[in-house]
Amino acid sequence: MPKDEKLKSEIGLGMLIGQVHRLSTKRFVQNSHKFGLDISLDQWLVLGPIWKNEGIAQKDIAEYCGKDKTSVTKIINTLEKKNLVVRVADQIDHRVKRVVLSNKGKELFLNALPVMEKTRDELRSGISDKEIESLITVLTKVYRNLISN
Amino acid sequence: MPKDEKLKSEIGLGMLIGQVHRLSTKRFVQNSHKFGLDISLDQWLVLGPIWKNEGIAQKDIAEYCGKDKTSVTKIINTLEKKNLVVRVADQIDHRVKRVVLSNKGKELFLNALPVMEKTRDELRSGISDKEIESLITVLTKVYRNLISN
DNA sequence: AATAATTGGTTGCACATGCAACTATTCAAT
DNA sequence: ATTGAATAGTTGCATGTGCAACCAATTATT
Repeated sequence: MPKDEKLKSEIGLGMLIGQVHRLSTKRFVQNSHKFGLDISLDQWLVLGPIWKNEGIAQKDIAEYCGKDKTSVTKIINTLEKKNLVVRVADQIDHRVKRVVLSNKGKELFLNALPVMEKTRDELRSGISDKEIESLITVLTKVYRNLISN
Repeated sequence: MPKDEKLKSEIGLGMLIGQVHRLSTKRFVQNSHKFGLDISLDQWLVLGPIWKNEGIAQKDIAEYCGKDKTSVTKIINTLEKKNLVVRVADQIDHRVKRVVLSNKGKELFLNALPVMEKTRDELRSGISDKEIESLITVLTKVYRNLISN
């Protein structure tokens, strides 16, 4: 295969994944503004496990949403600055910090559910469930290739 | 505890795409280090169109690799700092800056091809061409949904 | 009990992204 | 020819990410 074509296909794949990722996070933020909210996709992703598990430790949040612990530290910093969550030191193990939603945080999380819904629908518009299914299947295989060493 | 445990439960499509994107850019950088190189995936993506089209304008680079013009500006700043490219003002249209590879840039680009190759193979390991094809097809549909406001 | 290794979290540096506001240049319409 | 709109690129601010180095607390080793 000519070097030129190979090049093109590689750029195409890298671009496609990058584009879809960037554009969907962007779309989420835009939609949140349409709903009068101010939250990013990543902030939402971190809020999720805290909602599901009040007082979850930061390392478990990282584990849960597949982010680096440093990223989680910094996202929680901004969430705390926005008064959406509070850090509470664990009384037994003084290393761990447990994160709890404030009332404002709970409210925002609930209000953001329709944003997620809308964004999801926009992404999948005109695409059959079967196609989405296969997309997830293959992407999951790629994901497994990447996390296994 | 294994990372792919959570996958079974329910990992959103958006989250999956984000993970794959982050992990693959990370993998590319790691591989470039294994080859004794120091280049990021995004830098490589910007280098691509310059390689193919010497003296390409920045706006065309942005167009070509689907990045924001501000991102391109900043990536070219770092490429220039690394002495991989040079900006040349267009003599006719003084707004346009044309970007040219230095010899070092050309060399790096060629040396990075095997890095791309290796990363690609790792991503696709154990996945059939047909699956990759369908992945690209559906991902492209999602992409179209996102760019058509 | 003293020392070493591990773990949870933070910080600093470098890089990438979006948005809005800005400069400078070119083009269009009158 | 002058004015006004469009275009190419840059800058500043806020956000997110990875890596390495770091601190403090907890476990393991001896």
